[in-house]
Amino acid sequence: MEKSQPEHLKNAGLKSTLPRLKILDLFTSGQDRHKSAEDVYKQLLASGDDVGLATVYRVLTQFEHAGLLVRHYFEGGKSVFELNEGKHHDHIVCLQCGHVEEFYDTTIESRQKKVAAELGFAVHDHSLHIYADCIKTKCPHKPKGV
Amino acid sequence: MEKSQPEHLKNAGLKSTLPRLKILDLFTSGQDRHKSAEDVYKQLLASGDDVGLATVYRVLTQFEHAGLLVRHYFEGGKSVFELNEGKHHDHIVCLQCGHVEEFYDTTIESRQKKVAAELGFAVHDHSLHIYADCIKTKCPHKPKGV
DNA sequence: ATTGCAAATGAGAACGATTATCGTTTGCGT
DNA sequence: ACGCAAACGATAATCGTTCTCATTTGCAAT
Ligand SMILES: [Mn+2]
Ligand SMILES: [Mn+2]
Ligand SMILES: [Zn+2]
Ligand SMILES: [Zn+2]
Repeated sequence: MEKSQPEHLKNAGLKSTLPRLKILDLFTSGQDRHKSAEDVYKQLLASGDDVGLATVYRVLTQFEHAGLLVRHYFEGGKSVFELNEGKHHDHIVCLQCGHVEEFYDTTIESRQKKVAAELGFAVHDHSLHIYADCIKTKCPHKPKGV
Repeated sequence: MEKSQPEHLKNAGLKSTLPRLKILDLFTSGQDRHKSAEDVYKQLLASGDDVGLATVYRVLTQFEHAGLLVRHYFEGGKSVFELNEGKHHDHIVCLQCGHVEEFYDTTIESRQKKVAAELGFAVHDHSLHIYADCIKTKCPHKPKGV
C-alpha cells in the first residue's frame, strides 16, 4: 500500500509539521513537476496556507538532503525542485515558454561515464540541460505564468 | 599574422579602452581558462590595475555578446567565463579541488540533437556538467585558492 | 595639438535569490 | 496537561549582479 505523507516525513527523519506536509503535497499532487521556491510560496499563499518564505526555503533544502526532492540549477539564477522518484533524467527547456521536458538516453549516460573514466574522474553526478524552442503546437510560446 | 588586441575589439564593434584591453589580456595570456567576474576583478587589482567591479561585469557581458567570451553557469551561483575559440566543449568539475577539465564527445553531441528532434525541439544550445572527483595525482584535493 | 561629444567608466545604490538571526509557536513523548 | 527541543515566521543580512549618474576618456574632426 502507499505510505501516507507523515510516514514519508518520518522515514526521512523529519517531524511531521504543517508547513512540511503542505509543501510535500504540492509536489505529490501538483501538476507542474518543476517548481522554484517562489513558485511553492505563491502556490501556498494562493491556497490560503500561511507559510513563511524562509520556511519554504528551509524545507525545500531539507527535503533535498533527505532525498525527497531533487534540486536543479537551470539558467536564470533560481533553483528548481522536483519530486525524487528514483529515476534520473535530463531536461530540455523551451526558451519561448519555459516548458520543461524530461528525457533519458542510455547512450548519453554511458558515454558520460566512459569519458569521465578516461579522464581519470569518479563521477558523482551530472546535469545536462538542452535549451531549445518547441516546434510543436504544445508550445504556447508565452512566458510561464502562475 | 596574429591580430592585436585593439583589432579584436574593433572587430567586435567595441572601442578600445583600457579596462577592455586589460580584461581581454587576462583571458588571452592568463593560465586559468575559466574565470568568474570576481576572479577577473581580483586579478586586475593584484596587478595594480584599478578597474571598477561594475566595469568588469559590464565588459564581460559585452564580450559574451560580441562572441569573444563564452559564459557558463556552473553550480555555485556565479557565472564563469572563458575565451571563445570556436570549439564547443563540455566540462568536468572536480568536487575536491574545483579543477575544470574540458572534453568533447561526438556521440553525446549527436545523441542530444537526435533526442531533441524526436521531442520536437530546435536546439539553441546545451550545457553538460559532470561533477566528479579526480582520481589521478593531478588533483591537489584542495579548494581553489588565488 | 586642441576641441567636442558620445561612449565608457567607477562609486555606490538597488536588486533578486537565498540564508542567518532570534523571539515565538508547535509537535510529540511523558 | 506538561515540558522542551525542534520548527516556524518576520525580518535583517548576504551574495552575485545590475542600475544610476556624475565624471572621465577615446577618437575623429578641426
Ligand atoms: Mn525533471
Ligand atoms: Mn571550457
Ligand atoms: Zn515552448
Ligand atoms: Zn581534483
